[in-house]
Amino acid sequence: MNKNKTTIHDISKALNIDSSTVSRALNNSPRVSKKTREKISKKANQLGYQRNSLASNLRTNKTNTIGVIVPLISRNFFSSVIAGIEETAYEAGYNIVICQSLDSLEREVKLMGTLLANRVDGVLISISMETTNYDHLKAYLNHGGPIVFFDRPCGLSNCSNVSIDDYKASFEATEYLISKGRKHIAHFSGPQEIELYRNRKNGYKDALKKHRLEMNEDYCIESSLSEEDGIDSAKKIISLQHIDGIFSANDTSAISAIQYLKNNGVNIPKDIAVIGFNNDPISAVIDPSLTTVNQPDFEMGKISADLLLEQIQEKNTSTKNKSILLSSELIVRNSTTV
Amino acid sequence: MNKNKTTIHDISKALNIDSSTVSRALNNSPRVSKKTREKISKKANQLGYQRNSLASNLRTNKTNTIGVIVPLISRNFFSSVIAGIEETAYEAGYNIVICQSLDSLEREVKLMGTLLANRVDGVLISISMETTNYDHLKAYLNHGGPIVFFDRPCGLSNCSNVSIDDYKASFEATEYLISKGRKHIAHFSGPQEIELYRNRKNGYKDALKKHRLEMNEDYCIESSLSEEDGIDSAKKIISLQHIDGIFSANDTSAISAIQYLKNNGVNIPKDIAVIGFNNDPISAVIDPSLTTVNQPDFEMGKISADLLLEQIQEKNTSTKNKSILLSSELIVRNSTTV
DNA sequence: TTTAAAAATACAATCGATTGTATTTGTGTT
DNA sequence: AACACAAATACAATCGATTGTATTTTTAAA
Repeated sequence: MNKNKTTIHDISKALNIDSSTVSRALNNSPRVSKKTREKISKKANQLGYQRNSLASNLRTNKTNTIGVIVPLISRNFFSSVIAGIEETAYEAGYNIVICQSLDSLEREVKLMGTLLANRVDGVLISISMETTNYDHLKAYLNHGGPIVFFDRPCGLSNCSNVSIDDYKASFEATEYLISKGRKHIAHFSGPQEIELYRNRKNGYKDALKKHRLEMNEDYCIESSLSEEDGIDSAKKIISLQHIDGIFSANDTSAISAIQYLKNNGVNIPKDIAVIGFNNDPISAVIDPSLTTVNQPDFEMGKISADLLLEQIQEKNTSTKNKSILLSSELIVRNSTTV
Repeated sequence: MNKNKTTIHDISKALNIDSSTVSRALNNSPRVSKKTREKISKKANQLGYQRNSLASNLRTNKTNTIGVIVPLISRNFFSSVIAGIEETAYEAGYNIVICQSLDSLEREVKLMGTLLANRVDGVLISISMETTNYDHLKAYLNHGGPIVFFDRPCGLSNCSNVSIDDYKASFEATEYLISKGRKHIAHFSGPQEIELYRNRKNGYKDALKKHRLEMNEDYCIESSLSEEDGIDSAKKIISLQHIDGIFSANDTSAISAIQYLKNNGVNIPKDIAVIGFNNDPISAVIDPSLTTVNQPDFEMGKISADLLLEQIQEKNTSTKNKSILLSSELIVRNSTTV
């Protein structure tokens, strides 16, 4: 990176104009006359000048960049959120740096470190499944950078959260299964260290309770909800014998479970009705199509980014501790309709 | 970003040790004794010191960051490539900045500008569908930064390309349709300004030629291969009456076309056999499952990143003009099997 | 024309780290 | 104890831009 290394000083020398004036001209400061401004920008083009943001950011203590950390970029939900973030950031003239933690705390810590080292103006994060210690997040906050958590809320003080009402969505999904006459409903739950999965589990439990249905701890199968976990969970379902409904905390697991159950002679939805969570694109095309909870992913991205930018620009200090709950909806498809 | 702004100078003052020594200590230089090195790192921790990469990168003229531009992050193929890039970069201690062009040249130009301004050490890019002018890429090259094109090759000199042999893959896919007895094969092609889509079209055409099959220009339906384009193309197919095979240059279009055709009473594969391109996850689960060309996406990412890092580290200047063709494979599924 | 005010430009310090060179300190040898 | 030499540390310039202040030039009013 050094062949054509034109700086403002080169322009300054070439025109015999002080570099401070050159800098101001290139930033359209009213302090420099139109005539010299034009002369400077012409010469800048001629010399192939390209601003060095490193220098500029160092001086101004501002990078116009926000960091985004998600567990996995390729998961449809996250890439949609990112698209929303991007749109908002782009409009506001901010760049985004996208990172994936692969749901590993170690990675997440490292990533927060480089985001901090690179002095991004703020961070949007959906924490990893392993994240129970928040030191790396606190370190960033200590440097004065704002953090907005999305999807997976986090109780850290002086931070905002944007998510859906997981408790309510789960409660309603479970109630829907009950309304369809299901009496022995299992739940595929995620790591209980994560608030989100606790909420989903609680919604499920409370719905059962409300309708005075059997709530057996065996019915809650905890895993990290991967494709393989879904198969393992399906095996357990079969061994439990009389399960007639499943509410899974994500689609991935629900889908692989359905596949396994089908292959083992279980009729979906007749024998077991299934509801997933996320509305992954695949959920619409598998057979039977999967009833699932749709989250406003794109919107979640936009709103999170808005909130973060607000905090960065400090229009409003009261936004530091805001929690926004977006509404979700149950998409009814064939996995629950006999 | 300024509350806790410890710098090496703060450490320097606190310990009465020159900042140059502090810097060297923090970088584990052998020039500073073990004793003071430990003293310094202890104090650094105590003060919550976090290196400012902006300053460091400015001085060293190196960012340890590579830029990645893809048309759309959420497209499965690209997110898999990114995963591959990430793995390689991570191992080599490089950060990646992921950007999406949304297949817009304007955006791509802007993105290359900020990547250059931020002095990323190199760029990996799959150019947008609109990219026919390369000035923004040349500008980056002029600054001495290497570029590796992946997926969509680009004839720019002093650049490397990593892609599959699109011509061969398309030739073979088309031949497969022919081997299944199809005689009137249509092609959904992408923008012909893009080399990749030209190659796919040529493979298709040459396969027909080889087998002396009718090659009617009407059979080539050019679009940008979106979901809607697939539907439009399907309409044209129906109006063409006697088409019995489709080779689509991507899965997205193929899948929406299949859906439309099915809804309009066409039996897939009996009436029309269909082959897609990319092996999107959905292609395996739709009904009928889609025969498609699988690209080694993850591997493509790893190899591209390897090549770029090699050029960044200039182990080998001969890699500047390397073109790597990875092999693809036809995944036969039900959309071609009667 | 003189002069005050405004406009345009120049000067110089600064952001936080790195690094070549100079200086000091320490070690071992005779 | 004197010396050479190596090890450890200090000094000072530098990366490329920004910005408060000072100076010069221009404009306009008296």
